[in-house]
Amino acid sequence: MDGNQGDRPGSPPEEWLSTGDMARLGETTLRTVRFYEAEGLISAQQREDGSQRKFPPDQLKRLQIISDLRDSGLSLQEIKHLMALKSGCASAKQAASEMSATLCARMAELERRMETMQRVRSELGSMLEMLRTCGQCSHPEFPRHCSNCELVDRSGVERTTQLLWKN
Amino acid sequence: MDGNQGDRPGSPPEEWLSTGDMARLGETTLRTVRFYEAEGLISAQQREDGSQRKFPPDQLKRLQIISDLRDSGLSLQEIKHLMALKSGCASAKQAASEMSATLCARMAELERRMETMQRVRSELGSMLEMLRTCGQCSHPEFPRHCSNCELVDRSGVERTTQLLWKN
DNA sequence: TTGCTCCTCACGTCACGTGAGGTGGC
DNA sequence: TTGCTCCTCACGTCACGTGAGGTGGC
Repeated sequence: MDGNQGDRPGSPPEEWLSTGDMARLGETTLRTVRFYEAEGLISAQQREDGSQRKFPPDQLKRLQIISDLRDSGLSLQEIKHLMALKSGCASAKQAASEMSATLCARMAELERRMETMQRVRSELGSMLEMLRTCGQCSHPEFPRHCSNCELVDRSGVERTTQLLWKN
Repeated sequence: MDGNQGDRPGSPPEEWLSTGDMARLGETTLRTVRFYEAEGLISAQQREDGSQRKFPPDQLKRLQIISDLRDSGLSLQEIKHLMALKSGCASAKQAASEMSATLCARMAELERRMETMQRVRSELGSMLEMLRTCGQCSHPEFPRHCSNCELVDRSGVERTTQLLWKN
């Protein structure tokens, strides 16, 4: 974290980030940092074979954005494509139109995924609620009785709970 | 879709679903249906080698829930574990406590992912907004001028836009 | 010398995708 | 015969995970 604090006082701070710095600050792994660099998604300083990677500080932000886009469901191919899109276009008009089209499609997928996740979250939420009642239960015929338990009424029970508990 | 409509009138409808039915209705692929069956996540009727799979209708719901949980970031291992958890417990108390603990952890991860996705969605949203202005642009020095374009002011531009457009 | 952090192969893993080649009923 | 849907291998892919074995400065 403070690997850069050992600089001689007064000297300009060495801003380069090591692979480990990138991994820690970017909340990812060493492997991923090296993999992204090999794939050209982030770039380090020129170096000889086997020597350590040194990343300019702006590459950390890059890494974080790429991580966020990955978490949002974009593949590395799509991310590469988006990052290269503008420079492959002849005019702002064309670039803006291609970029918009791609982003709209991704947005639509992203929203579908978010709706699914909201549904799952809500279902897991009410399942957790129900489990507080089940935690008090001492019915002797434990697993068998659950499927027709009247305390936790079947009518209000969602699909996920049905699958993971009430069968 | 209506593969079951050819039944002799009056006979009880054949409710079995084919692999193709499962894939279509579950909005997934033939490969995934077969893969999940092989993994024991869904189950088909007994059959001889090479004959067609026939799924009871309740397995479709199962397939859909598994898909949703996958989309929400759970691995097949975790899903299997959750589905088997209750039957491996001796009491409702124990089962409820173990299930709650697992679900809470998954919920926390799910919410972190959703927050990331919300941020990305909002950033892509304002980028799309900005691109409507860029679509009108006919500046001669197209890609080079973008980085210090005053119409689309740099101050209000988020990280993703910075990465994909303003550099 | 020990500990820490970095390095490069290189094989492993997870959740399927993708042909190739074959079957069965209208 | 053609078309459609199903089947089983079996190799491919994507995005890393996971050792094994080695280096360099405090």
